[in-house]
Amino acid sequence: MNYWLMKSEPDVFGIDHLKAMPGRKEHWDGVRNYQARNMMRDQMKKGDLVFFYHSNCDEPGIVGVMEIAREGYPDHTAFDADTKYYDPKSDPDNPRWYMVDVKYKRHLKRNISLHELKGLNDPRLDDLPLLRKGNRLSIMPLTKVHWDFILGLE
DNA sequence: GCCAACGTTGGC
DNA sequence: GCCAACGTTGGC
Repeated sequence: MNYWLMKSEPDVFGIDHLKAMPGRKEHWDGVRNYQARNMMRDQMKKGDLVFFYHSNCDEPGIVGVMEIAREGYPDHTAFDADTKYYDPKSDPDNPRWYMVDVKYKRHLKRNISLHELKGLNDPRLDDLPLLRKGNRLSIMPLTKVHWDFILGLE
């Protein structure tokens, strides 16, 4: 069992969008970063738990929990010239980009904001990539310590 | 293989 | 809207 955090802009695709999808599931497409790609392709396993993080909004922070519903498979939006995620360098016979499917589990009882997490200055969060200056990874691994600590704030 | 230029992310 | 941080691209 692994733990993850995945960022999305609520104006584009927020946790309420996920909850409203058929089966409460959706594919996590459009990731165009190699580190994030590698995690989705190689490390995420069905049943892994994921924090849904809202970025680029009034109150950036963790808003809910989802789980991995399908392990890594090629991101077909890279092959479609009509989408903004089109990448002509991704060959269907040798896909460059991958995605996973996620399934909504629940909202947190309250949002746990980035501001709050930073303000705690808790050593258990020192190695949480989210809190490190300049970190822009949209998908990151969490330890069980991170996971349990953050859920304990709820 | 270096590195300058450029594009993107995302908090503020 | 600004800008720091970082990733990618491409000339050399």
